[in-house]
Amino acid sequence: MEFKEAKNKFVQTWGALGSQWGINKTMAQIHALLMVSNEPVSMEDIMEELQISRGNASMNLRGLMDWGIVYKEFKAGERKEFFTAEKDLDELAVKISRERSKREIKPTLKILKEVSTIEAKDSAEEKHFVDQTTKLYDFVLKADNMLDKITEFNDNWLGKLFIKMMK
Amino acid sequence: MEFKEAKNKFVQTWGALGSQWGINKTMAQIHALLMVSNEPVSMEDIMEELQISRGNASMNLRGLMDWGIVYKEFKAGERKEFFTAEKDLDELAVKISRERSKREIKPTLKILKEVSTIEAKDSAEEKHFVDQTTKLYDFVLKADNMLDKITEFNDNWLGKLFIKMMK
DNA sequence: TTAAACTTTCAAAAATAATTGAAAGTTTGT
DNA sequence: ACAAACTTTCAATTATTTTTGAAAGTTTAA
Repeated sequence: MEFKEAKNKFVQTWGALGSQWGINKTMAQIHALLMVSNEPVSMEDIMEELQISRGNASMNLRGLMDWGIVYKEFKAGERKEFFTAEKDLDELAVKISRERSKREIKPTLKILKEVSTIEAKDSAEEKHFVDQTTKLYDFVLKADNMLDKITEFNDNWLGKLFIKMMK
Repeated sequence: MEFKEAKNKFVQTWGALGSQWGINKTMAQIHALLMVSNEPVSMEDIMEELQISRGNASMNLRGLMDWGIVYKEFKAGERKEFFTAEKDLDELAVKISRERSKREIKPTLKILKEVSTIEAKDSAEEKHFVDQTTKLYDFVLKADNMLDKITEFNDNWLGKLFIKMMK
């Protein structure tokens, strides 16, 4: 396999994976492209490589920057903007974890708290509901706290998590 | 908040969350409904509660069974089928992890292996590509192995993971 | 201050995904 | 073997999401 083919395959694969995780295909593809580029890429180049419109590129780049995993760069003497991706994978994982926690897990916990604390009356049905949503709340909370812990460290985080938890 | 309202809120929330994770809304809603039901639910009841068509219910139930997190049940004397969800949350997490690994991570690893082992010539661009995709491969592999480990156990898995890894 | 070079926005269009419902399929009891 | 009771399938429809492209906005240099 030659370079161009490999790069394309990687970008396509990463894009397809993105869809399965609720991230739109183009956004994931742009991210993939930037991840494997050794130098900052202009919007023009992104449009060209992925065959997408200017508006599309602009919006998805903004999305990636909101996630904190793509940065704007400026080149001396150049007026246009360039973009780079976070390339450190531990850092990438940390950013994604933090953001998903903030956007999805925290709001879900809030709702779970609400619904699990209703007055449970006497019916088995209602008791089961309260019981199950309470368990769910505890489970999600535990999982989220673990993510928090993980993101406190940067490399070899599992090892360090160990130590932290043994205290 | 009264029971019916709480139940509805939970089902809606779980459904919305599903979309963000690449699972379709109805599938997540059915799952939510079954999770908090203390007894098996018929297709008829699911259709009624979620206001969806028979075809929709049928297809999404099948999807949930493919994930291994919803089961068919038969009631004595009843011709029709009933459904229940896996309610043990550790077990649920294990099932989802295994399935995502099989469906998404393993195929991705295969591609990452392929693209990271191209002949890297001498350009900095190609070298960076190989370097970055190799790191990605290692990272994803490590993450997947961790999931594997986690799924070997059933409850208190984090504690047991500890023990296993200390050996 | 003007205009060139660039980016963002957003309504409309296109693409994709989910849903319906009725016909076809299956199973069970008589 | 029949038919009642149920489930599955899938082409057509509907809903949702993504993409486009041109107008509006912004920044910089002269």
